Amino acid sequence: MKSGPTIQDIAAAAGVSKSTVSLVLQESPRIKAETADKVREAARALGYVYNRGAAILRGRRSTTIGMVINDLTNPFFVELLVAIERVLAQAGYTTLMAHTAESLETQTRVLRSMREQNVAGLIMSPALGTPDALAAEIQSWGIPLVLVMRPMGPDVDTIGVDNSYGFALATEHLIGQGHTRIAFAGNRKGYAVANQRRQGYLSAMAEHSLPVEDDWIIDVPLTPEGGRNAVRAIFDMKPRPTAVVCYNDQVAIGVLHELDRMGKRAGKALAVVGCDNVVAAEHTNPPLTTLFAGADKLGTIASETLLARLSESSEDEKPPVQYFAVPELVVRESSIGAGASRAGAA
DNA sequence: GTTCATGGTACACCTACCGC
DNA sequence: GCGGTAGGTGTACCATGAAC
Repeated sequence: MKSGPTIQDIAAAAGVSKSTVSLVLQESPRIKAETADKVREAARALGYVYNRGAAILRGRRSTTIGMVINDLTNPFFVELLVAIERVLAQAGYTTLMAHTAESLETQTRVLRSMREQNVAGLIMSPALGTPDALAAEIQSWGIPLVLVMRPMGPDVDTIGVDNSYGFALATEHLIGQGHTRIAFAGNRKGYAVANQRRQGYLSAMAEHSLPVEDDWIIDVPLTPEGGRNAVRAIFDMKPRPTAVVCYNDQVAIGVLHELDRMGKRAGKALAVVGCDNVVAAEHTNPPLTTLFAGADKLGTIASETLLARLSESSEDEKPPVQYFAVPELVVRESSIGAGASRAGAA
């Protein structure tokens, strides 16, 4: 297979050495404009395309960053990725993205592939059930790692959200609307983020001396289908909760769809609060009350943290960054309406 | 098992020129 | 003649697969 033109070809066509071509391509001020123009014209005429692999070969330094994300069907992560890609691109890095769909097996495979690709660093939102030991293993590869959204202990750079505070805030809002029977639709067991979100909900209920029935904590998939399941479960309860705090906007949007299908309206039949403030949240019917932590800001901070790690030497290594954004509640129609007194029907 | 080829970079080095 | 600077050149080097 014939490969494309190289800097050797350009050098021959322009009548200079390949070193000069390389300097021109790097826009070095050492080459005078007339020579540089001649080289650029030769490159254009030959249809030259920069060979990044060869550059990495000599430089021993990759300019590719791996991004391993657990759920790309969640718009929050798409917003996060856009921000990460933007910051890394500005710093001269390209990104290699992989989606694990919450599968540990897929995650293992893509991490091996990223390592084979010689990525310079990794930004990762681990799949559910990822053991904390994985972070140490990745770090032992000599690759800087920044976790987003899902912490794995204090020894790893982590950019996330104060989930406990956020879910307490969401629950407080519903209590302020007069609700006393409030359900939680999310992941019941196991993982740090799920525990924090559930704990925030429970702490706010406890703060107001409100009891929590065991079946009010509804274990559903973190998807719109999960939200639909949660509504069916809630309307089977007697007496039923009058409000629900959802693990994320995906679940909350499923709740709104199912209420709509049943001919009921969120805010009136059931107050609904989500989390993430995805773009769609303000366009649902009714618009969704949700927690906002700023995917764009979190992505920017994660990228900047990784870039800082890539530029520091082993002597001046800084302690792990642990940044947890304090979310705000964006109140929309889905959580305000007739309130608890009417919605608390059997 | 050894040698070679790959494509771009890094760096030591060279030449020409200028001012003093 | 010397030192400084601009504008370049030559070549070792990188990892790895193919060829010998």
